[in-house]
Amino acid sequence: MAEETAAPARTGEQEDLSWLLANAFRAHLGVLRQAVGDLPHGARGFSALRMAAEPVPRNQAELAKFLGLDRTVMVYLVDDLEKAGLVERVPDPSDRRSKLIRATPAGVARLCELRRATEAAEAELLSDLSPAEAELLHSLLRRVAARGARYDQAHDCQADANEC
Amino acid sequence: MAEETAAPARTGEQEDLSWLLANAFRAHLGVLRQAVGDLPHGARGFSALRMAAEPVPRNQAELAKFLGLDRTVMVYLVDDLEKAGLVERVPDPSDRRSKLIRATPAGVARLCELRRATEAAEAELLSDLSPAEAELLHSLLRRVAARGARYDQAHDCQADANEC
DNA sequence: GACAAATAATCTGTGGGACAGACATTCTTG
DNA sequence: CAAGAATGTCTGTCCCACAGATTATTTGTC
Repeated sequence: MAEETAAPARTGEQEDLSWLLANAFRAHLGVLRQAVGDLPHGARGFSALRMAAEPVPRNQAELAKFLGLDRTVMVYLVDDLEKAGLVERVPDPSDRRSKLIRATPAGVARLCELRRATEAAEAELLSDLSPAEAELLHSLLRRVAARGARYDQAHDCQADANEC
Repeated sequence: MAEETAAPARTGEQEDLSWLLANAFRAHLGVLRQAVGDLPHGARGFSALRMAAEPVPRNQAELAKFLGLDRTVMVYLVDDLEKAGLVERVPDPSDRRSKLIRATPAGVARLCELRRATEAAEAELLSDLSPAEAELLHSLLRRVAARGARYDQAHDCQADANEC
């Protein structure tokens, strides 16, 4: 396989922003997926579970918008999480159409474990950065994501994150 | 649709690294996809085309590894790019198994246009950042991606970027 | 209050892409 | 030279995302 380190043949500085974002994302997804283990929908299920454990519960539409998913996808996502006993659909008292997604006690407990595992994994991924640098990365990404969000709501381009 | 700006209801600071990476990536992918227009495989085709236009051509296996794709996916990716007349499969003189992927003159021309569009789109996405901050983001991401790459080659976890 | 339009959740069907596995060809290593 | 590995390709399968229609409920308008 030749040594990657010795003769990488200079990829010609192709490590531009698109490649870096994709690979940083992929790397994070990799460690995250390993950390969550057999959770119903992997990293995505983890995100949903976290939302469900927040003090103010949301309905599926809000969850879908936040996670960047199609509404129809939320159905079986919540289905499987519910089947696993981690979340439950609670009828919204103020709107009988919508169902609030709320974590069950078992879900909260599971989330607690998962947080430990994922935070450890994330810390390891960021171990080359100082805490200050990690915080800096955080804030820079936030500003990029914030600008990106504006595009989404303008012409709701549904980037499905499927293309590299 | 209610005003997003007025009452976002405080998402509870869920904007952690996983969400930020996913959304920054998605945002970038969104503008990129719009910029590349009808290129055969969208942003992915763009990345492949760029690799093909480098001075030293690579074979499909190397491209696949760099882009984080399965080998079998490269087949129809290059197929479609070749059908569009943008790249060509050149037999490797030093290894008759492998075929080097090289951009045709038409591919180079097309890439030149695409670069203008994508760089403009990317600049707009980063317009809230100063040039120095953009460079900083670049280098921080590089260090994260570099660490992530080490995991990949350790236990080649094939994060497919499909989960949010 | 009655009606139309909009919204939340769901179900169905369809298409496409990712992945495993097998195969032919060629290189490498013993 | 023989055995194993690597490259590119093909086949088949499976899962997932998306469009469209449906039901129930809310909101807006007159």
